[in-house]
Amino acid sequence: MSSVNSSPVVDATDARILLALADDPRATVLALAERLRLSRNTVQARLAKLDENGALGSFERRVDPGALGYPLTAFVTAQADQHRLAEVADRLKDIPEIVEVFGLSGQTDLLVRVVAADTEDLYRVAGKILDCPGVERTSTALAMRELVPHRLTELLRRAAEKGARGARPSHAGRRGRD
Amino acid sequence: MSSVNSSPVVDATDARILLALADDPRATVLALAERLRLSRNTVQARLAKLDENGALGSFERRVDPGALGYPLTAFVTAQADQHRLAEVADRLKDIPEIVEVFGLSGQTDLLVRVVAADTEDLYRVAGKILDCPGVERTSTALAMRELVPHRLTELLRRAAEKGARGARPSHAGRRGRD
DNA sequence: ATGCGAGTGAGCACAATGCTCACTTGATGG
DNA sequence: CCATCAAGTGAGCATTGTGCTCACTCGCAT
Repeated sequence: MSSVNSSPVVDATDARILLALADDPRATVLALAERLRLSRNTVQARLAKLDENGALGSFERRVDPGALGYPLTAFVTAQADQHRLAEVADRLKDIPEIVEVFGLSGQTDLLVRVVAADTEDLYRVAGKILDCPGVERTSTALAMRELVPHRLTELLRRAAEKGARGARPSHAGRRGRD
Repeated sequence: MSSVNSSPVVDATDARILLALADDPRATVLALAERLRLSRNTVQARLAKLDENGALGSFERRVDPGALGYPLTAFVTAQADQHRLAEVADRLKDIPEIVEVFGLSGQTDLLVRVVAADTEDLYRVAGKILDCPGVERTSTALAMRELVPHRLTELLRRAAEKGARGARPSHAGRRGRD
């Protein structure tokens, strides 16, 4: 089954829906259907399945930390006792300004994404990280500029075009009467 | 004007709305109002202002790259000719797998967040980054584990509690008749 | 005291939702 | 070859939600 691709959970049609939604987050299902030349029913079903599958993350992702009063973003890389990574992660969870933490391969064990109200705040948070038992060394880098703002659009576009071979089946629908 | 706090764009009430929305992204304005004991009118106005202000980011933020067929995340740090940073950023924009790029303070000039279908894919993308004129050195670290998944909840909670001093004004509304 | 900004319940026309239906279509497979 | 199946489609319908405007009431600053 399947041919070249694994099962991406999100097929070309889903991608088109997501793309349209990215363009206008507040669009109604009806509007999307119209825009994509799909039936309202289809869009509704797709969307339902989409967030059942967890393809749609939480809503907080859309909140801008800057608007919340934390205009600064920094990345703190940390080396830690690898036997205690879970323990460290647990402690980091308790620091609200920590927005995301990854366990990395390579020299650096942890990448910690931090937001802060100002540089003093940042300094304080950096200190807290270093204070976590198991953390051996940290290095803080301030995000000066968001050179490429977070985007999945390019990927979505690619996924959308994968099945859109110019062909538009356009079958079905018209039953007997007209 | 203002007193202790700067203007956070998002006040306690806004934060509560956002929080409720984070808990249930598909909640209707009506449901939110009921849940927060606010009038539908208020919630609607707040939300409208919220995304006018740009406090709400794009929708694509909510799409999971994994579901799109890119289960791997990696962070590529790069050193580059600082005079050509803009140029480099421009080239990076053309690589779809690049999801986010920050200009950093410190030894490392660039932090590039990459998603990939598999390790080979990742290798290819890393190569592309290194090939950008102006990029001098790169170092790739695979994100092995998301120790703390992206969250703003803690910050939102803090913002929400800032003004929620147990007091519930509950004023207004009841005009003459009842 | 007065005006302003923000919140509130009410009301209303219109649109969207959630759902089911009968139907078609393209693949799958007996 | 015909049956079945998953997915799509337009239609219809009752229920909800939306977008909007009102008149009004607070708290606050002028």
